[in-house]
Amino acid sequence: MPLASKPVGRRERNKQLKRERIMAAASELFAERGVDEVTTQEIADKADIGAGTLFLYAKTKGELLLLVQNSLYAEALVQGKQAAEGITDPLDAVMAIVRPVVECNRKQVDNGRTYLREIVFGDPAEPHHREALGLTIQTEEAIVAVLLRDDRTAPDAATLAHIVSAIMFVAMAPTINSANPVDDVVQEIRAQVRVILPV
Amino acid sequence: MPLASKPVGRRERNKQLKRERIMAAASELFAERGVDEVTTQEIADKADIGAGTLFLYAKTKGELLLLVQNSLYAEALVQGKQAAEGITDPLDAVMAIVRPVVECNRKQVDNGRTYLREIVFGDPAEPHHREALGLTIQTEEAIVAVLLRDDRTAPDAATLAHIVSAIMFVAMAPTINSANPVDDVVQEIRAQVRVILPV
DNA sequence: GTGGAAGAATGACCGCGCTCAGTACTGATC
DNA sequence: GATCAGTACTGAGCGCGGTCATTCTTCCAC
Repeated sequence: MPLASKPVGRRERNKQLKRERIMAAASELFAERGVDEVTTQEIADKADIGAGTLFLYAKTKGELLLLVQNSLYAEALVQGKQAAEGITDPLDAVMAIVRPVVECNRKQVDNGRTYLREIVFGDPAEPHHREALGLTIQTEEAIVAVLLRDDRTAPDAATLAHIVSAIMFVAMAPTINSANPVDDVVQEIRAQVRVILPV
Repeated sequence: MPLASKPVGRRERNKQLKRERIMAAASELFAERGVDEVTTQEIADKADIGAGTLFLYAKTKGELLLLVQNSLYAEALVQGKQAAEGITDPLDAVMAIVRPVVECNRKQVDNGRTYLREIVFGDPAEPHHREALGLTIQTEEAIVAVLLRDDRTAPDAATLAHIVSAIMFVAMAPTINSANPVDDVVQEIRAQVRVILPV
């Protein structure tokens, strides 16, 4: 047996395994049937744990969704940042960041919308929520980076980025827009962003 | 007995009375203790109707809140429109419309935030929801009216007004901002609106 | 090994919003 | 009045997310 550099006992290992099983179970069930059509009991069963145990790992069902969706969002963000690098026009560059986020959010509309709801109305003290907030901040920072290239937008870059966030939210979240395809949503956002960037 | 121009029977009258009792009961209880701390059972009891009857008059608890808050919102909107009339500076005029809405929304923070959540994520087919959407549209129209006075903002007035809506929502709704006093929220909105109005 | 403190897991249970099969009421028709 | 179709009302009950007293597990001290 190699030197045990860390005191990782059975206990810690089991917890980690459970965490993974929960994540996997929730991830699959949510993707298959949507967050509203899945009960926490089903998730617990699929993860092979008791109903109450689930809530030791995520305080609410919403937190569970945040856990799952955060990783998708993180990927989309990386993708968007890369895409924006090669684009000089500010509007196009901003939209290069926006598009993957919208796409990822619309992969399963109900989950995406519930995710947004959870971010805005959930408990910011919860760990997965904090992570989600971190991602939105990073998104705004990516937009700021783009805007800073341009002297005209530079002074208000942070404020503008925050406004873009708001525009995105109100384009994606409402029930009224839930049937809109990705391209329509992106177009709606673009039309608004265009207006707030100086000519 | 004066001529009975309308066939208003006991039935119709009773329904109307119940509607009023429900509205009054929900209104009081929500204002006193906040929507989350009131059960539908309590509202039904206070309105002196069966628990199930309540849902013949409002399909969900959320609809009940919309019913109550809509009338407050409507008042705030009228007030804001009037205030904006006497103000020439576009930014100040827009903010004159915004402020009463924020004030009314913050009268009871939890109710206000839940109201916003319901507007965005609720069922737009429900009658009280439609009314709420109508009010947000009217708010945007009031802002449009202000922007149309200025030739520089006129072409994009509708889009700009929609963006102001989004800014307002993201300033008022998030849990993170729920402790902010009215003035802070208004200031936060102003700072953003300032940036999107041409200089 | 043995004892026992600390922590993790459990599932019966609770309170909630909401439903629906059954009941009561209304008012038109004779 | 009596009959009856249509409508409104009711409250027991359901399914859900979430809790908590209890049980089980780990691991350290000796």
